[in-house]
Amino acid sequence: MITTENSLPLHLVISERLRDDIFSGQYAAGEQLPSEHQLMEQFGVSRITVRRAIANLVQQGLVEAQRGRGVFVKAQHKVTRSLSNPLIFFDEDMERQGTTASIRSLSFELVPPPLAVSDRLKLKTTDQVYCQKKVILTDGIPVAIDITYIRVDIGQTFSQELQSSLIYPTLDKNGVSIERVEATLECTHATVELSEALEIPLGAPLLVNGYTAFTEHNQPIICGETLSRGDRLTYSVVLTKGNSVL
Amino acid sequence: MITTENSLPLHLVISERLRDDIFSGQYAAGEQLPSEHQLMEQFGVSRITVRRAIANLVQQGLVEAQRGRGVFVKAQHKVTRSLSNPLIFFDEDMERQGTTASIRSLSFELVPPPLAVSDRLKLKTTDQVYCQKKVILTDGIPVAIDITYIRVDIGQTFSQELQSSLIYPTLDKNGVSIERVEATLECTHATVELSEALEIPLGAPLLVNGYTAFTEHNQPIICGETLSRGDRLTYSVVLTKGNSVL
DNA sequence: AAGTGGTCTAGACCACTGA
DNA sequence: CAGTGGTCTAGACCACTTC
Repeated sequence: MITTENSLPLHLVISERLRDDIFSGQYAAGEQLPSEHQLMEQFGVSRITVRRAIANLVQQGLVEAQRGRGVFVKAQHKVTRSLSNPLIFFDEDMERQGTTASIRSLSFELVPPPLAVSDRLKLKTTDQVYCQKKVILTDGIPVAIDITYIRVDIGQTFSQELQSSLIYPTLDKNGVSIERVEATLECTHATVELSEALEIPLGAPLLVNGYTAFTEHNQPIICGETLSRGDRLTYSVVLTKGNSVL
Repeated sequence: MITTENSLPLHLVISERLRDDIFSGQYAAGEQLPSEHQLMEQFGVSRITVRRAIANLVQQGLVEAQRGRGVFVKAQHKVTRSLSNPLIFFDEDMERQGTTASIRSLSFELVPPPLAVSDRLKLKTTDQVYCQKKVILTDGIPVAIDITYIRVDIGQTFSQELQSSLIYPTLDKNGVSIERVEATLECTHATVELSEALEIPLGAPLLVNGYTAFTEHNQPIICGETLSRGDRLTYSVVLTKGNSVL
């Protein structure tokens, strides 16, 4: 029978103890935790409390529950994506890390731009833009969802190619030079929709990379954002003294 | 009495409905949601189910529960921090956004370097490093925790100044030039410890900015990481064609 | 069929807030 | 004091996996 320590709630005492066990290697990655019933006996608490403790671990991304099978310790391996060099092929970027990457295009259509987009691409309210939605997978697992808006003149010319491959490399190959990219990086929680698409729990951390790309004449031509699974992706950047802008 | 739709669990149906109400402006930021008791009646479900629905909203960062008071819709306003220009004073960066920033130093001590640190700073195993831990606050609210490791030779010279202010500006003022910074950006979940320190729920998204700074001779002198509240901070970067390195 | 986790119920007690 | 959310219990039924 376990008792509450330092006025910490029981479920937290239990989840912290299990957490320590995971980090100490007691339960290795991929291994199964004791079942709810076993934990109830081991700690002398009700099922709800055990479940709450496990929920705490799930929320911290440490374990994963599988119905009918059990609770398993998650393996943690991330893939790194370079922000400094958006022109590199995503495939190549991944291959170097021993991973295979692929893209599944969800949609590619002409739409009236949302306010934030017409702002960023300096469009008139009557203009339309191409909107491409795609899923990015590594080793068959979805890691990110990307929504890109492309100016009509560009999208028209290359629409065929844009649908099957990444945008930066496609433009580069066709002689459209991106001179500058303004990017933001932030964090959000997975909504119900995103948690289903990316196969992660509700509210799980997502990395959001927003971007606007400009050509030589400071003309914005594409913008959009990539929502990546926080447990699978790391961005890297190299900053040199020369380019301390703004 | 509500019934489960499309085989979606009840708690999700309820939290999604409340979510829609929040986005439609039915419940504005800062406003109070109906109490658990009211929601039980309104949807004709048990308290546990209502609580689960609210937990879903908390997990998505949409609402905040306050014991003895009620559940309130969270206001969403983020502060932007420039990555491209780490030399700018954090204070100035914030002031421009109408926010006041401050730092609370937690510790500043000489320690044997963790493996990752001696690697990054190219230290011998016998070397020691200064380790500075600090909390960064905006408007009195903690938004980030930073742990920085500084080579002994640098730390010794400026130890007084380093304790009270940010590192990049201090070094810059004293003629130590940072030529290059290698940074990574990723996401994690708040642990129990961090969730208490940053006043956020367990498992909430955190932005992790890891960095290693180099002087002119490609000599790494400081490294560390900043863990920021995902709901409060956005990083921005401007990438120009010249500096596509690696 | 046995064992697993997922959902949901009714009810109890506690700690905190605010009038 | 009444009303709020936080913790915990015992127990029921379901859906899924594995044998």
